[in-house]
Amino acid sequence: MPKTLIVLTGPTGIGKTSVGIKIAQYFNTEIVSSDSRQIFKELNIGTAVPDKHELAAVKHHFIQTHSINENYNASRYETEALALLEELFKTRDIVVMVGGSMLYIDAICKGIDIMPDADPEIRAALKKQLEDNGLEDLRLQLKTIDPEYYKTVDLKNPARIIHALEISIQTGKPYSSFRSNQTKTRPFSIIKIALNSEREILHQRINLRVDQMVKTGLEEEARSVYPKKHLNSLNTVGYREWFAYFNGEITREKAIELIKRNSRRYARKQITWFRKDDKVSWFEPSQIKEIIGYIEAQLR
RNA sequence: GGUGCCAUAGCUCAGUUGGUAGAGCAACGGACUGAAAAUCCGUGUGUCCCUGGUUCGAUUCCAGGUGGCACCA
Repeated sequence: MPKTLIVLTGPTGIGKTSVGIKIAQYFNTEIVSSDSRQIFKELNIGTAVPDKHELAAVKHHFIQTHSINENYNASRYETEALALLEELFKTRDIVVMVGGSMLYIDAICKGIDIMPDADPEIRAALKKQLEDNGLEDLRLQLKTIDPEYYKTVDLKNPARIIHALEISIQTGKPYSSFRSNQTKTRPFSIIKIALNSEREILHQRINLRVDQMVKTGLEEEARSVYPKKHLNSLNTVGYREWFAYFNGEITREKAIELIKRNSRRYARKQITWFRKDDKVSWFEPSQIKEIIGYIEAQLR
C-alpha cells in the first residue's frame, strides 16, 4: 500500500482545524500541523490553536512544541516534519497535514535547498547597513557578490537582498549557488486540498473570530509576551498590533481593527499562493462528504 | 406640514467657471527557497440619487420627485 500525505490547507479562519479532524478520524490517523505560529507553546489564543476537545479527538503533532525563543524556520520544519512522517508511515498508510503556512507546506511537498541558517550577527550588521546607507548600498554589494541572483531578485525587497547577502558572506559562495530550483521527491504521494468560501463569508468568519479571541483574553496573552516583542516569532498578526497599542502608538480599538484587517490580508495572500498550485483541489468547508470522496478516488 | 442644507467609489469626503471624476481608509490582483501570520510590488473598482428641461454636450445649471439631516410649526 503506497503511503499518502493528505495536505489540508486554505486561508486563515476558514475552518481547517475541524475539517482536518474529521478527515483524520475517517482515515483513523493522526494530524501533523503545518502552522508556523501554532508551533509555539507561548501562543494560544491569537494563533487559534485547536482546543482541548479537538486535541483529544485526534493526535496532533507540532502544536505548541517549540518556544518563541528558538529561531525556528521552514528548513527546520522540513527536517523535523519529514522525520516524523517517516515514523508515522511505519504504522499507517495515511497521514493528514493541516495548516496554512505556505512555505512550510512547500518545504514538505517540494523541499527547500540545503544551506546554512543565517548568522544573527551578520544579519544584524546588514540591517544596520540598510539603515545607515540605504537599500541601494546593499544592492550594489549583491551585484558584486552574486550577479546571477541580482538579475532575478526583487530589488525593492530588503528581506530578500539581506538574506542573499548573509548567506553569500558567511559561506563565501554566492547565494544562487545554493539554489537548485528543483523539486525534491518524497517517499509518499501527496493529495492537496484547500478550503475556501465566498470572500464576504470568509471576512465575516475572520472578523468574528478576532472578536472572540479578544473576548477570551488575547490582550492578556499578548501582554505576557510583550517583553519579547522583538522576536521574529512574535512578528505575527494578532500580537504586533497589541504591541503597538501597549507602546501607546494606537488605540485599543484601532489595534483590534488592524488585527482584523491584517488577518483578511493574510488570508488573501494565502489564497493567492495556493491558487497558483495546480495540485490543489478546492472545496467549501462544509463539503466533508465531497472531500472524503475526492480523497478516496485519488487513493484508488 | 413649512423652510433650509445635503445626495459623487464599499466608507468618509473633495471636485468639475458645463466637455462623463479623485483623495484617504477599506478592497482587489501579483511576487515569493532558513524572517513566510514575514517581506515586497501593482490596481480606482463609479448609472456622480431618479425623471424631465435648457444645451452641440448635464454629474455640474433649472424644475419636479425620492431619501437623509437641521430648524420652525
